[in-house]
Amino acid sequence: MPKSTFFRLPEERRARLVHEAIVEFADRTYAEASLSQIARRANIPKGSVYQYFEDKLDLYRWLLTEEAPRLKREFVGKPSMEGDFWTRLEDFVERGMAFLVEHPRLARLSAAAADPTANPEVRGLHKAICEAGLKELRAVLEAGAESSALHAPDLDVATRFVATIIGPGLTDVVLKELGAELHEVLASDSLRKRLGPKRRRALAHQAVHFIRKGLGSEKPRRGKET
Amino acid sequence: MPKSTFFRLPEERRARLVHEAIVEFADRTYAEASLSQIARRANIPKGSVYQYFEDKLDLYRWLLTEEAPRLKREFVGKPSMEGDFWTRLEDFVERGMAFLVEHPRLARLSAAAADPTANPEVRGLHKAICEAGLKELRAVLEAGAESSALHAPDLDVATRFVATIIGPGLTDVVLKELGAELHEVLASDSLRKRLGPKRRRALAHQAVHFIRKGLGSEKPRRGKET
Amino acid sequence: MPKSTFFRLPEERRARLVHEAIVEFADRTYAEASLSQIARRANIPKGSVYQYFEDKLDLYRWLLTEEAPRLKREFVGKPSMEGDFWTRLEDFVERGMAFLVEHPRLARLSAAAADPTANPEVRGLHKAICEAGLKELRAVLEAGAESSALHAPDLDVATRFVATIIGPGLTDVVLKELGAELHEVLASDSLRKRLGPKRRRALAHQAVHFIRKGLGSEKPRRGKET
Amino acid sequence: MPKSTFFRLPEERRARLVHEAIVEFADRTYAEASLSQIARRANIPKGSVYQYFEDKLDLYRWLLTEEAPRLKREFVGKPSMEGDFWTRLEDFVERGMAFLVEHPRLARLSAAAADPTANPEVRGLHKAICEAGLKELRAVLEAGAESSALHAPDLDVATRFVATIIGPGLTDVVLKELGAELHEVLASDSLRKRLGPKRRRALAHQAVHFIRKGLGSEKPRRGKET
DNA sequence: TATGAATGAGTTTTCATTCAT
DNA sequence: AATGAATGAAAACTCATTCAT
Repeated sequence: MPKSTFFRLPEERRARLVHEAIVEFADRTYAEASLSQIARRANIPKGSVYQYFEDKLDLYRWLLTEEAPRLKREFVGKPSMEGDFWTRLEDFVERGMAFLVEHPRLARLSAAAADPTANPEVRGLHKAICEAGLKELRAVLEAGAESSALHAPDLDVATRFVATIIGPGLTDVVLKELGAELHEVLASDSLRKRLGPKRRRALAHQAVHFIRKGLGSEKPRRGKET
Repeated sequence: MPKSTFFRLPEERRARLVHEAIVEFADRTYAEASLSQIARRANIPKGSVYQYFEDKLDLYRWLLTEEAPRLKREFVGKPSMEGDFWTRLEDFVERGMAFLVEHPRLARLSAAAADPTANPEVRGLHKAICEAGLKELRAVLEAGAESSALHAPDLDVATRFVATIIGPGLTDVVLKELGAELHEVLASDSLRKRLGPKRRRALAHQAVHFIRKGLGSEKPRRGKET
Repeated sequence: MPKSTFFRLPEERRARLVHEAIVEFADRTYAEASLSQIARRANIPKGSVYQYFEDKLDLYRWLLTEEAPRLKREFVGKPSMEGDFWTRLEDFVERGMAFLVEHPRLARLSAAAADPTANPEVRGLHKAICEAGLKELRAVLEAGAESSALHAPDLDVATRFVATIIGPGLTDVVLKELGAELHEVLASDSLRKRLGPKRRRALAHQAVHFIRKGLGSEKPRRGKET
Repeated sequence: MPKSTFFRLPEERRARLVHEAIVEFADRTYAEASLSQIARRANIPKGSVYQYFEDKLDLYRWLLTEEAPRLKREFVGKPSMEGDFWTRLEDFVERGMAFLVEHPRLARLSAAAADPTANPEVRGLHKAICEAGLKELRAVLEAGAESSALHAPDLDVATRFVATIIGPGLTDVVLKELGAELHEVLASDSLRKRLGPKRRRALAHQAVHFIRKGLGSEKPRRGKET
């Protein structure tokens, strides 16, 4: 976690540092990212950065566990309480997509926990974040199961399936829609309006529909499926 | 692609190099992996490696596009032609899981195309591999759609959903089953019998069932769902 | 030398600083020791330390020339005036060993003047301390020579021999007795009772016996020596 | 230990590196010494130095355990076998002094094993060297004891006393004779003729006389000793 | 006077790649 | 073609000291 000095920093300076850190760690893997670069671009002496953070990992950890989640929460807001389980899930998914579209860098940072790495400390960090996310999602799905909207023999397995769908799965779909590669999108921090809310809603619907119904063709309903 | 010299190499020497390269690139991200390490461990002069491959990327590219797929094909074999679409998909998925369990390193290498990276060349490579994989999967699903076993309004979207399920999704599930982290599994090159064929089949079934049916509770089936 | 502010410091704060400084400079060489560490561990702002001392060297100098000698004097007490020259020397040596055993850190600090270093200022300081010590010892030996207990053609040379015997020589012997390395002993500030007074006396006797035979005036040979 | 590449180095380049390394490590403590400096002054890229040695410690270790002893042996030659135990010891001591006077830097390097340090690896190295030296000296004294030239109740203790006398003790004496500080002497690599062989012999005699009287077997006491 | 943040020079080390033999 | 040494750029990090409040 940052040292206290970090929080007492003049707003402008702190913002500069945070911004460049987000850019660096969103654009690059932890292993590829460089504290030196961050400092250089933020125009802050390397020595000073070490006044604010224990080390490279400390900064990264703070971004991943504090700053990125905070900014995401700010954007995404409270989950809707209206409608049935599936409606709420759809709303939830749609917000995630909006976040990705409007703040690609932050979204990428929020997803960095899935990055593979040989560094054991970073791996530990990533693992913790992933597990927290899965736990949260599991709770959501549990609610769905209790309201018997959702039926899964093994909720842990189901949670992982759903997580990949609304995580990397949807991201992929969105990028395809944008006709862009992730990195082109990252280059511009600003919003990307190329994927309007209407289309977003349609995609969210498709995802949730998939989760809800799968791909089995039910038209010619006959015979017995499990 | 490897230079011609590579193919003229004494078998034993070549195998040594390939083996160590696989180990290194499976254990670490491209950025983290080190040609020096590979050469050192394979006991082959670094300079020689540059006789066989253009550079680090060239070796990596060959592994990802040629060697790993070849070894995977060897293990996985031809897709079954028996049974209906879903049975065949299940069989396909189950083979993938077997591969993961028996050859974790190769499986990880085969999945490395999903790794994010700031390196544009590596990104290009990864992208190409992903797209090829998606195209292949899409063809499979198309067949399913034609046989009207499968119904998807947007096949591209569906393909991506299915891909993440049977890719990172199932990998995650398997690791959870093994109670292991990916890296512990990588450490041992050898087979991991901890996940027997029976359980594997059950999981494959669950995955395909999910794809086929989703999670919607059909118990109180009445009326039409959205 | 410390600035006046240092002496006006609240006792508790001053003690904390001094303690941590002693620990740091006893455990590590001047070059290895870190003012930052001292301040951090004493929980005193680095900036403040510079209010009390000119710089790192100033603190070190004060410890070596003032504080450590003071604490040593406190423990060692006045040299005995009883008995003949050799008895008194033995007593003196034995006290030194007791100091080493009971206060290893202070003893190490007191001996730091013998540390080599490339830093000219530190070297000057060390040299001055060494010379003062030699001068003092020389005076003691002179007394012995006058009482013709001791006989040395060149007293300067003799002084240096004696100094190394009762300095690094005895320290080495004691550590061997303790079966310990210096650094293990330093780790524990507290007394180390593993070398009881009886054994200590025996060792002191051995050392002085060695010196006595080497320098002892054998002219009035009578009585029995070991 | 150095990598094989080091030994295959062009003589001139290797000599340059070794020379600067000796200078650096003789002038400065391990902690104070800098590989960067050595490389810079030897005009060899830092990266290249790492082709020859594992790391800073590796170079240091080689100097202390291989190169310095080798050069010392070369200068000091075989110990004389003529005369009685004390004569031979005197000869041995005198050679040591000659080495100090003619090759101050190498002598200082050879003595660096006595340097204190907080670095555990360096401490281990130093300890090993010291112990080897003590063992060797002990063997010498044992021979003396067997020929009953020397009498010591505890040979380990005696060894340590003798070691400090002919080590730091004599060095100190010599430096005083030269009227110089160690570092002034180090500055000039070349011989220092200010302490002629005659005076050297006198000092060696004094040292051995001191030791002889301290440890000399007085059993067959007759006449006056030298 | 106390504080605590700023800073810049310096350190060790790693690596991909080139090049001469 | 094989080798293995050379190299330079870059990284993470530490520390004594200064300075503004």
